[in-house]
Amino acid sequence: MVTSSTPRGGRRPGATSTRAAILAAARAAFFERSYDGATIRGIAAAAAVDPALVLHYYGSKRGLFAAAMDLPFDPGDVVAAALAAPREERGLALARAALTAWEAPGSGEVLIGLMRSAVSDEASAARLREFLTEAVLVPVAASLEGPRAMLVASLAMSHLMGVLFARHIARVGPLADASLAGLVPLLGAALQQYFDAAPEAPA
Amino acid sequence: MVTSSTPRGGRRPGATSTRAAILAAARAAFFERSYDGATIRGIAAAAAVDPALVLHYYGSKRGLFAAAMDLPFDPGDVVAAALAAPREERGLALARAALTAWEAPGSGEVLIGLMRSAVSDEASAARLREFLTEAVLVPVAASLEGPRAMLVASLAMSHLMGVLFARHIARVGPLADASLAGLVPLLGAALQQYFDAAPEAPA
DNA sequence: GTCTATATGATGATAGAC
DNA sequence: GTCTATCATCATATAGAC
Repeated sequence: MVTSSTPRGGRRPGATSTRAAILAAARAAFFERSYDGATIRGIAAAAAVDPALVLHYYGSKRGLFAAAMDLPFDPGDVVAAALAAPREERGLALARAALTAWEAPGSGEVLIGLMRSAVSDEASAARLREFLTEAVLVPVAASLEGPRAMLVASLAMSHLMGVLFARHIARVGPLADASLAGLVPLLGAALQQYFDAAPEAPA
Repeated sequence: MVTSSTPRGGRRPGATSTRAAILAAARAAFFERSYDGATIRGIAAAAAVDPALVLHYYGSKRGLFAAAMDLPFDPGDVVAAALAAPREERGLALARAALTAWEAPGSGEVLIGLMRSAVSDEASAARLREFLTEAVLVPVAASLEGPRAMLVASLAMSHLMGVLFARHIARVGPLADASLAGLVPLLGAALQQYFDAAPEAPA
């Protein structure tokens, strides 16, 4: 999941920059137009290369999508770091970590592209589901206890998704304009309440 | 916004049932495939009519979408009813009202279809934005006070959107399977906290 | 009111020259 | 590695016969 950015080993000919340009253009396209809306021709034009070259490199549109949606960071690390905070600060820590991670250039685009594409493309939805479950839901639920742990963790995660959707996709005024500093405390308090709703898991 | 279901005045020939069948098929298609994914041909097939007939009635795909996305209830009423509850129960009331409204057959499809389509279609996004702002954001914010009222209301609304997205679009396991009875109290508490974060507006 | 036929244009993908 | 040319498919929309 952390393959793309820096090439490690293998050849490094002049053409590598072309590959990277295509990937960057693809990420941008999937981010703002979702899987169906983005076109190979459009991506090629943005990268200033021939459309056939895109398929030559990535085989198919699906292959390109998979490569472009490779996260430049490990979301498991982000969540784990947030959950390492003292119990009463975890909501705040998770809110800050999540908002910061997807606001960062190069990672937010991927998450939003994934979310956008999940709406109209079942394969993307499956990938998003898997990502959310493994990287967020399971770790968060594991830090809680009781029969409601999974449900509580899901609700907390759904709130994060809602903010992401309202802020970056629907672009509802107040949320789209809000600063991170204004958002984090309020969102953190809401998440914290969910964590408090289930007893803590034993160490 | 409450036009569709029952015809009022005008003619009522045999063909009305065809119109209704097309509209129902369109609603279903936009609901599960979003604006771009749904096709006139597919809708026509589902309604067992000719594709040309669909355009004959609704002029264009956009026109059909607008007609299909006409909400069968007034969302303003739903929100207003929930906000009429005693201050300390408003979160619960809003959670129950929102979940019940979009879980009902014939209305949830519309909201989800709108949300799905907003992702890839800017016109739909604008419509969703307008709907959310006028029907939810403004009334909720009006019941609060202070400079943060709008932001707090937005966050509460974003949570509702997140649950909608996670439950019905991404279909993340625990949320998709949860019962209304299990969901409402937890979600209600989260919303209530937002309401408590801003002082109440004077009567 | 309903359908056939078709205009027009976009897409993903392939084969193969250079 | 890069590009031209093209195929097959699908879309919305229109004109007009019945």
